[in-house]
Amino acid sequence: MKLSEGVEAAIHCALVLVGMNEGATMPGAALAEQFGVSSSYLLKHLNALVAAGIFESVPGPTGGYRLARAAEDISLLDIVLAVEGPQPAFRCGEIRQRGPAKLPASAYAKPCGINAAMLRAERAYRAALAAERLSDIVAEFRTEGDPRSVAASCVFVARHQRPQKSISTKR
Amino acid sequence: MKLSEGVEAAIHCALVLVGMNEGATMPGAALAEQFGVSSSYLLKHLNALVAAGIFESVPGPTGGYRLARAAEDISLLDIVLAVEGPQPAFRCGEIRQRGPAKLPASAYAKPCGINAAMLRAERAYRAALAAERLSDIVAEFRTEGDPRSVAASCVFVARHQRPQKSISTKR
DNA sequence: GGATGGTTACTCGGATAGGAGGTGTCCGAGTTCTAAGGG
DNA sequence: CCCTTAGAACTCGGACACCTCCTATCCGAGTAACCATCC
Repeated sequence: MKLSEGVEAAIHCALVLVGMNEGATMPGAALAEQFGVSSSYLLKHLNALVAAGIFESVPGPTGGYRLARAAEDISLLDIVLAVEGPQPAFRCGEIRQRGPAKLPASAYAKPCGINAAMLRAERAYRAALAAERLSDIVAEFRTEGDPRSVAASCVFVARHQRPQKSISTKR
Repeated sequence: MKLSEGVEAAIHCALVLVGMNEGATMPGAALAEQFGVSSSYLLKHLNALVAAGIFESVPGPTGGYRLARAAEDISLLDIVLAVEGPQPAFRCGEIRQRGPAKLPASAYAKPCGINAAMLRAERAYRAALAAERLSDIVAEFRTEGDPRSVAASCVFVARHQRPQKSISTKR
């Protein structure tokens, strides 16, 4: 069980975007430099967030990325599912009916108990992720985070954000 | 986010072993054939369970595998951690301090808020997995599972289990 | 007939190739700003 | 002086290699049962 590293980068980027002004955008290259990753690689994950309806992308010299909706309405679950895909971590391969002792298909009508148990646990995981909202994490960072780190983040946002004059919802 | 397929096989094997008599063992080859997987491959995962103290292995012609402790004391979490490793799914790479805007190390003394949030969710996941005990899953299978499937499992166990310190019944 | 030593066959265990998915990088399509040229 | 238009620069987007980890497999070490032999 391992989450891809892109999840971490995606969450960090989302938190940066939360701190921007309304309608402003930030280029992916600025985010990539801030976190020391390749811009082309980061774009790959940011595109997944755009496809999921969490981010919006604006092309052109003044373009970039921004949140598609309020930070209160974005949870860590949304980001994780956008990057990792909606499939559950546990996929039942139905190995119970792969052996030589074949039974009629009707004997396997009920779902596998193992699969049910694993999905129960995974539902708890997703519920916990859904409870972690971006707005809460940002608020916690601003109040309990190191003041120097908070100040540095504000400086970075103010330096690289680009106020958008005409809002285009085209993607 | 994807769990390895070995987890599914390991859980199935564990449930089979629950149905055996006290002290009896079952060869890995029988389990592999039952689930249609390569025995050499299955052994790899079973060894992980042995190393974790969940299974016990007995060498020799009458050897095989058996549970190391009562089914009530084995949870799905134990099996998942044994196969997948104890590391959490989310590993914080500390990309917050990888950018060009370096701050003194003291600014990063407090743990990353993102990491804390992800680990909170993962603790919920593990707690849910720990609540799923083998004994409960077996009981649910026996009462709510398809009768034909339950009977087939009992036949399989009776056919392949080998009582310890006794003459093996010739088949 | 009983004990004993050697043989056999079966088991687990670790070391070894193959393949899928994630990681990292490149170049191209599209859009907006800029600036020069003409009316 | 103002409008038009061509150019250029910056942005995102998709397509292409590389690398790590999981999957799958082989052969060797060890052990208990079996059997022939000896007492």
